[in-house]
Amino acid sequence: MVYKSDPNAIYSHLRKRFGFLDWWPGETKFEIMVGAILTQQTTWTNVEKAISGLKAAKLLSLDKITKTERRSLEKIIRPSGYYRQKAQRLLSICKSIKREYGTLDRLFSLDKTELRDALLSYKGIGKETADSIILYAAEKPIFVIDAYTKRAMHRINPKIGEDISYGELQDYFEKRVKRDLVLYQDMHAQFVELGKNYCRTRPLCVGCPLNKICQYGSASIRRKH
DNA sequence: GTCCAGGGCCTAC
DNA sequence: GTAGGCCATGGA
Repeated sequence: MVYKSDPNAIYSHLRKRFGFLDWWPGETKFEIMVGAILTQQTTWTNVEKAISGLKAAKLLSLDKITKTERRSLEKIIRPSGYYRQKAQRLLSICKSIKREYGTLDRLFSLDKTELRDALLSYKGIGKETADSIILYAAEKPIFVIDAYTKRAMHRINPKIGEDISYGELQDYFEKRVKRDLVLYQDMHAQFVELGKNYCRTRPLCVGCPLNKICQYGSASIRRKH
């Protein structure tokens, strides 16, 4: 059995179903960065509530947020979960950026590798969050891996273990997909859209756009998973 | 009531 | 370098 796990083929199936996803709504780079941190292990609808709160309080800028008390920040971002951790980390990240770079644009003007190292040095930003910020806020092409992408790739090609490391799967994509900002942005978005609707632990693969290429999706098997 | 979400950090081995 | 515990709200 040859598994059709070429990312470009997968993307073509997803794109056909979901259309181009104008993803990661955010009016500013700062808002996108904050969203990337708040959405860790959290649904986007909950993040939206927190972002709305920040907007209402006019705190959605590096300068404003660094002048905010931790307790009042906690209160505003509460709906996004882990709110004590996130408030503390968000504050410390913003203060560090301001101290070390002055503005977000200065930070984002670093080249991709330096920017990634800088982001990873902050407590509260791991690989996925760093790469999301680079891809959607700084707008530099880097492939974002998340739990949905791992799970989907494993199901499409069992040779790709569920325990594959972040870097390994990222290399897998970057070696095979043309290095293009909008393509990278949309491809990650498509995997998330897939993950939210199909390919979860329980819901079904009936109707999944990847049925033709997924090991669980062939017509003879077509079952819940 | 139970499960889980667009992770990451810390600690122990 | 990795498995397990922890962080927490809100929707299905």
